[in-house]
Amino acid sequence: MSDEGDLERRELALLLRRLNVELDAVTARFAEVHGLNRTDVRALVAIMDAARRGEALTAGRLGEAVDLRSASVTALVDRLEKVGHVRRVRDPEDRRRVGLEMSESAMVAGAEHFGGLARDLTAAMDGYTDEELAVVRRWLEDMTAVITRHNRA
Amino acid sequence: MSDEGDLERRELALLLRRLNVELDAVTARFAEVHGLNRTDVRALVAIMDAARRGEALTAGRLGEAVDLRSASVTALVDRLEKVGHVRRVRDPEDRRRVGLEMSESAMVAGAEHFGGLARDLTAAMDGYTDEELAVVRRWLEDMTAVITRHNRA
DNA sequence: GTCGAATATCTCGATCGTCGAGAGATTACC
DNA sequence: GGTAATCTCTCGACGATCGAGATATTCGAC
Repeated sequence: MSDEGDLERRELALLLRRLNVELDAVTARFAEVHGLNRTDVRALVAIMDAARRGEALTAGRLGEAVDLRSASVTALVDRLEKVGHVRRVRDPEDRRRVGLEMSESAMVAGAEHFGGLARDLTAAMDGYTDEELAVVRRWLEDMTAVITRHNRA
Repeated sequence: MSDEGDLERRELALLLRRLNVELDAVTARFAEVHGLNRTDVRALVAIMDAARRGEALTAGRLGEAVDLRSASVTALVDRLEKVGHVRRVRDPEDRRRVGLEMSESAMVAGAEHFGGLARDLTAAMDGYTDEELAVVRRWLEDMTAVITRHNRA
């Protein structure tokens, strides 16, 4: 491998890091606009993702998703419920469980912000051939695998 | 554009998001291993980046880098200094300013964790031709531009 | 069916990170 | 020299998170 090639590889790693910073800013911006903190946004995203999969997240599952203890989840859901973003729904099958349902307004706000970004991203990929996108996909999967392994080890 | 192509583009956006999550976990892991919180790690990274550029960050500049008010920066530097990761060095040119210098041990720990990841990432790019990496670079720059614009607007 | 263990959530008190307001020290400008 | 601007720090308050334990519900063994 050439020295130039190695330099290019390092630059790609730096580009990836810069992209990561900008992606974090997406969350931060949504939080600021809607008067939420970072955890609240992560929770809403987790609930929205689950809803898209057809599941209704319980308080406990949400805690696992955002890595919080039960006491913090209670406070978290209290905050989100107070501003009307989620509803607590006791599960009739198992009345210990509390299901979480996003309000219509929160769904709309989330779809507007994150869905809008997703639309812009896919649109920006129009200038790429299928072959090029296949290369990008392979690269993304490879990098993700390396990072995941790094986190586990 | 074909429907399959559009689906592929959406999947790439999801892959990017997944990669973002794993990259965040890198920071979280370093924090956990070294008994720091997220902000502390971001601060150390900012100081290390500045050092690599040959600058010594002041308390104020660090606050801008990690988006904290002066009161929080004081507390932040107190924490880092207490565990021996940074030193306060009064600037002899302008004695209002406080320069921040990373300790040798902190530099080593950071290089080990983040440098090790960077090494693995670049190594994983060995299986790519220069042309393929050029495509990846273009894609990363395009996506970053879209996200940055999204954050500004 | 009943009783104890397991599960799911909540309450309470404590801790820590962040902030606004303002003080203290130093430098820049006129 | 005196005043405004700059940089950092102190103080008191607030909010997010946690551990420990309380409460309610379900499951399993008998």
